[in-house]
Amino acid sequence: MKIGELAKKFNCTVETIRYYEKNGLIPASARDSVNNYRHYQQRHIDQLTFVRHCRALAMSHAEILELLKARRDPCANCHSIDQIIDEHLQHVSVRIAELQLLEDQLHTLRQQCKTPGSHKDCGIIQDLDRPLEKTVRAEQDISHVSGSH
Amino acid sequence: MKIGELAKKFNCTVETIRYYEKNGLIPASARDSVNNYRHYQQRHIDQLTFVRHCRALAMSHAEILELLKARRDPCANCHSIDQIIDEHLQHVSVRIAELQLLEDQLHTLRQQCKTPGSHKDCGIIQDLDRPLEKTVRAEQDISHVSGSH
DNA sequence: AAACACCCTGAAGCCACTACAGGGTCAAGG
DNA sequence: CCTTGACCCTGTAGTGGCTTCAGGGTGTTT
Repeated sequence: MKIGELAKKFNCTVETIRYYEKNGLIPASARDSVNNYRHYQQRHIDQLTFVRHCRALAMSHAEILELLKARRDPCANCHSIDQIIDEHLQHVSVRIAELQLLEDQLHTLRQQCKTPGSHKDCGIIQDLDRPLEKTVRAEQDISHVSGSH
Repeated sequence: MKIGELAKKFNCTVETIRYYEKNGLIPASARDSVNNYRHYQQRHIDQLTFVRHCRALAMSHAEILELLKARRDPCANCHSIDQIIDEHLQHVSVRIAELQLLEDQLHTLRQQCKTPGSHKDCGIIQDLDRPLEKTVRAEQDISHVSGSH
C-alpha cells in the first residue's frame, strides 16, 4: 500500500504519516527499489491505528512513544501504562476546569455590553482596561493540556 | 520605568514585553539616547493592562489587535467588540465540550485495566489497538481553542 | 508528447512565547 | 581602578504537531 492510500484510509495527510515516521511513531516502511516510494504492510496499519487512536485522545507524541514501548515489551506490566493514562486524564481535567473558569469570566464580560452603541460607554472595553484579579489564572502555562487557539 | 520593572509589575518576563512590542500589542517605547534602554510611560502601562487582561482570557494576539483597534477608534461601536467576545466565548465552549468528551473516553479506557499485571491482558492496550469510532472527533483542528499539551 | 496525479526531500511557517549567544551598561564594594 | 553582578540590547533557534511550499522525479492516461 502506498502512502496516499494509507493516508486516505486514516483520514489524514501524507505529510502527517511522513512526520510520524520521522518521529518514530510508526516504523520506517519498505521502499520500492525503483522509485523509492514507501510501501506499507499490515504492521504499519496496526501501529498507525494505535497512534491515531491515542492522538484522538489528545495524547502527546511523547506519551504515545511511551505507550508504544510498553506495547512492544512483553515483560512490561500495566502499571506504567495506567500511569500515563492517569496523568493524561488529570491534565485534561485540569484544562477543562481552567476553560470553565474562563467561560464564566467571558460570560460576565459579555454582560457588560447590553446596549450596543458608541464604545465610549462600552462596559467590555472598560472592563478589559482594568487589571486582572489575582483569581484569574487560567493561563496556558498552568496545564500541560494547553492552548485555546 | 525600565523594562524589568514593567515586567515585574505585570508578572511576566522582559522577553514577553519585547515580543508584544514587536507584534504591535504595545506601542514602541521611547529609548534612552545614551544606552538605548526602553523607557515606559503610563500609556504603555494602560495598554499592557488591557493586553494582559485579554491574554488571561486566552484571546489570541489577532483578537487582541482587533480589540485594540476598536478601543482606539472613537467612532467604532460595540458591535465588532461584542462579536469578537462572542466568537471567542464560542470557541472556549466548543473546546470544553471536546475535552469533556475526551475525559469520558479516557475514563472508560482507564476502566479497562482494573487488575494490574502483565500487559498481555491489559485492556487499555487492546482498546487502543482498535480503530477509533466515528463519534470520536475531539481533535484540535475542530476548535480554535485548541491543544491539550 | 502533454497533462495530471502521485511520490520524494528538505526547509520554512504557524502560535505565543522561551531560551540562548554574545555583547553593552551601570552601580556598588574592595 | 577593577571586579562583580544585575540589568539591558539584538538576533536566532527551539517548543509541538503538524501544514505548506519549493523543486524535483515517477506513473498513468489521453
